[in-house]
Amino acid sequence: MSQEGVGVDLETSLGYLLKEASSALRVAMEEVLRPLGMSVTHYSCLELLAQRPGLSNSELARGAFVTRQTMNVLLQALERDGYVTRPAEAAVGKVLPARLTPRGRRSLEKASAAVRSVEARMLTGLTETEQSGAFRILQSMIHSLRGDDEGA
Amino acid sequence: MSQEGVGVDLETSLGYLLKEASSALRVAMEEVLRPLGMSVTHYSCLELLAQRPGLSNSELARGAFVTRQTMNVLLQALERDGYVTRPAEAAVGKVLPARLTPRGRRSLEKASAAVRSVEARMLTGLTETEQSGAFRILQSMIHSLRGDDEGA
DNA sequence: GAACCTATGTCAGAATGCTGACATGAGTCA
DNA sequence: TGACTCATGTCAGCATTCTGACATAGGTTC
Repeated sequence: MSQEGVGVDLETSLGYLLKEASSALRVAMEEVLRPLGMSVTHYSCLELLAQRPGLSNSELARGAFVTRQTMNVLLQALERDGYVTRPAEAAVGKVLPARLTPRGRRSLEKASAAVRSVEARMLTGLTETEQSGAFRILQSMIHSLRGDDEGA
Repeated sequence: MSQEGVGVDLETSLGYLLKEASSALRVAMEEVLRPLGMSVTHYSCLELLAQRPGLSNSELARGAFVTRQTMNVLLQALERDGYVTRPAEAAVGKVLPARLTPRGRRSLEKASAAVRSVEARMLTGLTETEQSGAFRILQSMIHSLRGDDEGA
C-alpha cells in the first residue's frame, strides 16, 4: 500500500486486473481460434451477425469494439471469401445490412463451440451468485467509465 | 437461422462483458493520456518501472501484456527520448535492467494522476465489498483461463 | 566438458487497427 | 425549400503490435 500519491498500485489495482483478465481471455480465444484460421475480431463479427442478422458495418464495429474503418476492411474480406453477403446498393440511405452465408454459418459453428468452451473454463470455480455479481459489477464499471450517469 | 441456444449469447456472456469493460477502460485511459502525448502501453511501461525499478525488457513486456518485441520497440523510443536508461552492456547474462530518468519520473506523475482518476471513476457506485469481490472473481477467471489449476 | 533446453535482446517483415478525410443520405429546424 | 447536423460507407496513410528468425548467455544433465 505504498501508493501515497505515488502512483497506481499494480498489485491492488482493479483496472490492471481487468486488463490482465481481458488479456488472458484474448490469448485463450486466439489459442482455440487459430486452428480454425480465425481471429478474435473475425469471430466476433460472425457471432454478431448470427445473433443479429442484418447489422450494418458501423453497428458491427460498435459491437466488436473496433472502428468502423477496421470493420469495413474485415467485412470486405469476409464478403470476398463468401462468409458474408451485403446488397450492392442500400435499400434506404447508405446502410448496407450484412448477413451470414451458409458457408459463414458453418464456419461459425465450430468457432462458437470453441469459444463457449473457453468461457466455460473461465467460469469454473465460480458460483452462480458470483457470476451474476460479476455481471452486475462489470456493467456498473462500464456505465461509470462512459459517464452515462451524467444526465440521467 | 437455427442459432437458438447454439451460440454464445452476447447479452448474457461474461466474456463479452469483460471485453466491453476492458474496451471502455482503454478508451477512457486513452482519452486522458492523449493530451499528455502518451499511449496506454507507453504509460504502462513507465508505471511498471516506477514501481519495480530495474525490470528487463522481457519482464516489462509480460507486465504490460505485449510481446517482448513490441516492448523493445517502445523501450528504444523511450530511451531515445530520455525517459528511460539502460546500461550499454549487461552486468550478467543478456538482461538489461531499465530505469526511469528524472524526466521519465516527471512525465509519469501527471499521467499516473490522470489514470488514477479514471480508475476512481470506474469504481464509483461500488461498495468496498463489491470491489474486493470483483478482485477475487477476476483473479479466479485469470487463474482458470491460464490453466494454473493443473498441477496445483 | 559437451549436448541440450530455456530465456533474453534484437532485427525484419507482415498483420492489424487507428486517425484523417471525403462524399452521401437522412433527419431537424427555420 | 435551404442550411445545418449527424451517421454512414469507404479510401488512404500511419501507428502499433504481432510472428518469425537469429545469436547469445545461463542453467541443467550426462
